[in-house]
Amino acid sequence: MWVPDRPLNATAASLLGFLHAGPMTGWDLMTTAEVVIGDFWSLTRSQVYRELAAMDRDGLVAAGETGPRDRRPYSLTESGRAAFREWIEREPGPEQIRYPLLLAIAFGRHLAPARLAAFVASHRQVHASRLEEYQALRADVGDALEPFAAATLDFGIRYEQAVLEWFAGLPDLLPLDED
Amino acid sequence: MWVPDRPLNATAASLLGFLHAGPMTGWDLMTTAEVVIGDFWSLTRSQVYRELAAMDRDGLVAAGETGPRDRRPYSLTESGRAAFREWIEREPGPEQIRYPLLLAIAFGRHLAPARLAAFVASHRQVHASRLEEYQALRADVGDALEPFAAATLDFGIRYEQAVLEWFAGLPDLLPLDED
DNA sequence: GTAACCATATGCCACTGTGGAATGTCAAGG
DNA sequence: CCTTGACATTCCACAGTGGCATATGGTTAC
Repeated sequence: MWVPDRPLNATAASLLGFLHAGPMTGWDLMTTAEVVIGDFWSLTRSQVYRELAAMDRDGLVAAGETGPRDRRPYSLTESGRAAFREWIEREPGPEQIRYPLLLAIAFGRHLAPARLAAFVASHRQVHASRLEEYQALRADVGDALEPFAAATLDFGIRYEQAVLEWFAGLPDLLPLDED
Repeated sequence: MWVPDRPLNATAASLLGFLHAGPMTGWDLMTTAEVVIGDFWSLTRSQVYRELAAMDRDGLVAAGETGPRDRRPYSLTESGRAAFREWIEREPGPEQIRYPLLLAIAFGRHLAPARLAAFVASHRQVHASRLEEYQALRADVGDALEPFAAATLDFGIRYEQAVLEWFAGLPDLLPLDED
């Protein structure tokens, strides 16, 4: 049926995954992806449109008729389904973390303690908000959540909790103000 | 002194940071970076050499004489120091996480429970090893560590612990085998 | 009604990041 | 001497990012 010219990348494969629910435009896919996988899989509009165009060329998706506002719906083809099935069976690779705040800390001896403390405080605020948001989500719609969505949400909660605990312990490790 | 033609990216800035310790080659910088910031800031050889060439053109570093094995040491210039000082003062951006295993879980309804369980088990193993490694590092040389290095190490430990706790709770959330 | 405004929708570009392949050099051990 | 492996750089294609440009349909305010 479908011979993999080249292996599918995870971003493109995710788009195929979402298209199982029916035809969607790049815009729809972007907003869906942000909500569903955005917390652990970054993507950008440019990338989404680019991958859709490439998958269209490769026959994994098929562009429909352009609607209002240049809205162009893509639908999953049989090749697309096959490519997705192939991808989902592959061993998922290791996670990637890039945290600029940790860079600032690693090079912390070049920074005034108060400045570093300000960075830390600002980030702590962000993580506290995210934790609250996640917990509210679980409290509100947690029971209605598909178990897979509940599992990824739980990851987010545990991650944010760990980061906040780390923040709480930081003052014992670092000079963060002019004591 | 130095007017920023364009803002420095974090990877390039990190190389400047390491060069404060004295002239180093691309290879040296790569291995240093892997050890010191590799756990929260990914980089590749290609990128390191490319950034060094670019910073050389921009006068932020100066290439020395080529030694044995084409070893080319770069040293920090005054412009480079200034650019680094500028960079380190900037508010660090949000962290970036990309975790393919979470993608597999999010699309878990397309996977046989046993297959998903195998993915999970394999990743749990990786995280358990990393946690052990970090803890051994802290136990062995923890006291000798610069506080900034201790702080980033502590982040790694808390992160791995959180992930392992999440793994432990997963069977209650997901169908992971044919019960 | 229509003007102003905003959300929707796509595309382009330059730069950054990734991973593999190619190429060559020195050092050590058999 | 010869093989093997660590060292060292370069090139390339592709993936990912973020900003800018450019529309258009729908809503609101006047």
